[in-house]
This record gives sequence, structure tokens and C-alpha cells, in this order.
Amino acid sequence: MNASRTARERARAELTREIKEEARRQLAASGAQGLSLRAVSRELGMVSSALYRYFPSRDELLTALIVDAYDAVGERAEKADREAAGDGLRARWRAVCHALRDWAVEHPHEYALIYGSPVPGYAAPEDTIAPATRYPFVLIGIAQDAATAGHLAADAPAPAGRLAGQLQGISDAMAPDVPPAAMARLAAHWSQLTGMIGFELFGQFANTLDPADDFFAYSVDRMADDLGFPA
Amino acid sequence: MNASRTARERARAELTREIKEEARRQLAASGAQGLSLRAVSRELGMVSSALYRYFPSRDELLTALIVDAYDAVGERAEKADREAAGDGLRARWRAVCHALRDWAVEHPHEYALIYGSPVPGYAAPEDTIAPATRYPFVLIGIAQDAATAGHLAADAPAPAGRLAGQLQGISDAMAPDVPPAAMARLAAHWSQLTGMIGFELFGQFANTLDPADDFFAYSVDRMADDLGFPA
DNA sequence: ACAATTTCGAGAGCACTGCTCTTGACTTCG
DNA sequence: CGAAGTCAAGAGCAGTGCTCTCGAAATTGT
Repeated sequence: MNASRTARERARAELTREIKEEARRQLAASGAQGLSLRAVSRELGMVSSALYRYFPSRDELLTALIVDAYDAVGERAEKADREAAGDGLRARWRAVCHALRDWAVEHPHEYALIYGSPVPGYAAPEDTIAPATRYPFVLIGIAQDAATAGHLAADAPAPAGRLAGQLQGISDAMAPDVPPAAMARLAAHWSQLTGMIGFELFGQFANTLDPADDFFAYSVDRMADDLGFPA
Repeated sequence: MNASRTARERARAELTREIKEEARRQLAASGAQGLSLRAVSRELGMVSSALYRYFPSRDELLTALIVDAYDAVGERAEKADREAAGDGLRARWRAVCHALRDWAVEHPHEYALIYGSPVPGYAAPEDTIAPATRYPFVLIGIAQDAATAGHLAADAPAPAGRLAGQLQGISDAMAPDVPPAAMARLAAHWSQLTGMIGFELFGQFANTLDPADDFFAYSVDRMADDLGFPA
């Protein structure tokens, strides 16, 4: 009935946490492919079959790590946005964009887990899609604030047809004052962020834009220009 | 000395091709993770160890598939660009961008192989970086033609410092008339393309911008606007 | 307080993986 | 013809995810 349940339950929560911790360590060391249940259990001093009491399959363990990663990046972005709240739209935009990249550079394998190619044969279950929206929602929130402040640019051709409906659907759910054209811009920028970070992390910029710090910062500012955020 | 060498050499070339074909089939069916040398050899009616006469390791086979994929997407883009050559800059831009997406949708696993997260523990060897530049080079070529025709927009803040040098380096090597600001735009667009395609392929657009045809087409046109290509 | 139930770790085992090494047969070339 | 080079096959190693069973322990119901 109380917070500290039975000894068994506390032990179970503790071990579940330790398993995820060790799994994350292995993830960082050798990637999703190298995540081995046997190695995790070995490191924890237990036998491999015992792990299945905590995660019914390797995929379930992966799912747990994915959800944690989405939450981590979401929380980081929300914190960055909060801390830049008083400094204007452009500062918030910068902070949230750089929060994503910083987290990605710090945790490349976890980033790859959520924004890279999916582990083949693994289908992301429903539980992952709610945490996945947390980061983009911060971006959209800035645009929403910009819209109510009259600082959101709207000089692009209005999307038509099905696209207009899709964009309106997003607005209705998350940012009622952001018009479809701006929402399309936002989605494009969001794509571009992951594209740039992916290129940087996965080595596509080798010999050209690597190190990519300056390119990223420059591009983030151009996005802010594009959205009409005041300098 | 002549084109048809010894029977042995012809047999070897033939088998090498067949191995890659079967490997690509398995890749399409179950992804890079599911690519099993044993399964390939089984399908080809040979024993697994025999495969090592042709590819010294699984990674070498992957590398061969990666190079082939880069070449395939590069060739597709060059063809699209050629066929749209008479229709103006915007038509060429559209054609080349859609060529990438079409190829990606047709070969999602091969696309993931080259633009997704790298297979952990696998380091892309030098041989892959030349074919990798083939596609972006087509994009840059359009910008170069636009620049000489005086149709390349240049109304963004000029990049400074290290970034300016990096961009200039790309221009020097591939497109002497494209100024740094435009080259930065181009790199951003190139990032955005892979970002959008990645989102579409890897399911990040589920429930929002999926199907993504219209969003992609709309965004590609906004990029052309941004580059100043005449309608 | 004692019995019934649930939870847990351990171990054996299955079918699979990439990869190495050795063996014997075949082809090519001097 | 015979030496040199090439090839497929087979056995074997160390590793994987996962299942099943078994006995011990903790929890729960009476």
C-alpha cells in the first residue's frame, strides 16, 4: 500500500534499472547490434535466462531503452527551452536545436537508436510514439508562441490538398495558431536537424563539413531567419 | 589478355555477382542485421566456408553492397538530371530530389545501409567515400549551372571563419562559381532531403505526415524557391 | 502459524551465427 | 607431365537469442 512495497518488488525495480544501465553501457560501447543479453547478464553476475524474467525479449529491452532515450532528449529540450524563455524566440530556437545536437553527440548510439535506421526485424511498438513527440512538440511550442506574438513568417505558398489537411491536423493537436505554411516549414526544419546530425554522426561530412559545429550553428540561425524570428 | 579470360576467372566473376544478388535479396527481406553469410551460401547451394573465397568477411560483403548502392543512387540521379536538362533549373532540381526519394522507397534497406545509422562495429573503408559523393555532386552541379546563369540566390548572411573555409573547399573542388552562402544552403537542403526520407522510411511521420508524398514535393519546391530557381 | 501460490535464479539444451583451419580434388601454366 | 595455384567441402570454435524444467525462496490467504 505504501511507497516502498515488498522487498521483492523493490529488488525487482532495482534490478530492472541495473539491467538497463548495463545495456546502455554496452550500447554506447558497441551499438545496438552489439547489445547482447548474455553479455549484459554476465556483467551483472547472473545467468542469461534469468534476464528473461525482467524483459521478455531482446526487443523489449531495446524498446525500454528507446523510450528512455526519447524521454531524455525531450527533457533536455524542455529544460533548454525553459532556461532561454526570457531571451526571445531566436534564443529559444537556438537553445532547443543545440540541445538536440549536444545530446546526440554525447550519446551517439542512443541517438542512432531513435533517429537512425530501425533495427531490422524490430517494429517500434505503440509505447514509443508518445515519447517520440516530446522533442518536436517543444519546437512547435516555440512556433506557437511566435504566432501569438505576431512574429511567425507566412510568406510561402499555402500547402494544398491532402498536405494542408495533414498540417492542419498537427496544428489542431498542438499549436492552433500556426498556419499550415509555417507548420510545413517547421517540419522541414525538424527534418533538416536530424539530417544534419545524422550526417555528422554517421560520417557523411567527413572531409567536407567536419567538424560540423559551425555549419550546424549557421544553419540553425538560417532556420530562425526563415521562421521570421527577430534577431 | 582479352576480355573473356580463363574459364576460372569468368566463373569467379559470375559467382561474385550471384552472391551480391542473393545478399541484396536477403537485405531487402530482412535488413542488414539479417544478412547471413550462411543463408546466402545455402541459397546458392554451396557451403558457407566457400563464400570466404569471394568475400573475406561479412563486412567486405557489406562494403560491396554499400558501394553498389551509392552507385545506383548516383546513376539514377545523373539520369534524372540528364533527362530534365532542357526543362530548366527547377525541373532538374525536382527530378534529382525525387530520384533520391523514389530510389529510397524502392530500396529502403539499401537506403538505410548508406544513409542510416552505420552497422556498429563496421567502419566504412575508403572505397565508399568516392561513390558517396556522386549523388550530392549532381545537386551541386545544378547549383553551379544556376550560378553561371545568374539564377542562384545569394541573400543570406555570408558564413564566416572556419565554416567559410570548409564551404570554399567544396566549391573549389566541385563548383567554382557557387559562393559560400549558397553552398551552405545546398548542404542544408541535402541534409533535409535525407532527413525527410529517413523520417518517412523509418516511421517517424506515422500519424502525422504519412503518406509523405505531398510534403516531400512541397518541401522540394520550397528548396528551389530558396535557391532562387525561376518557376 | 501453516499451507498454497507466485516469483525467481540456475542449468541444460536448441538452432543459429561468423569465422578458421585442414583436406582432397580440380584447373592452369611452365 | 608435374608444380603451383585455386576451389568447395567439412569439422570445429565461440558466441548468440530463446525455451523449458527444477528447486528454492518470498509472498499471500486462511
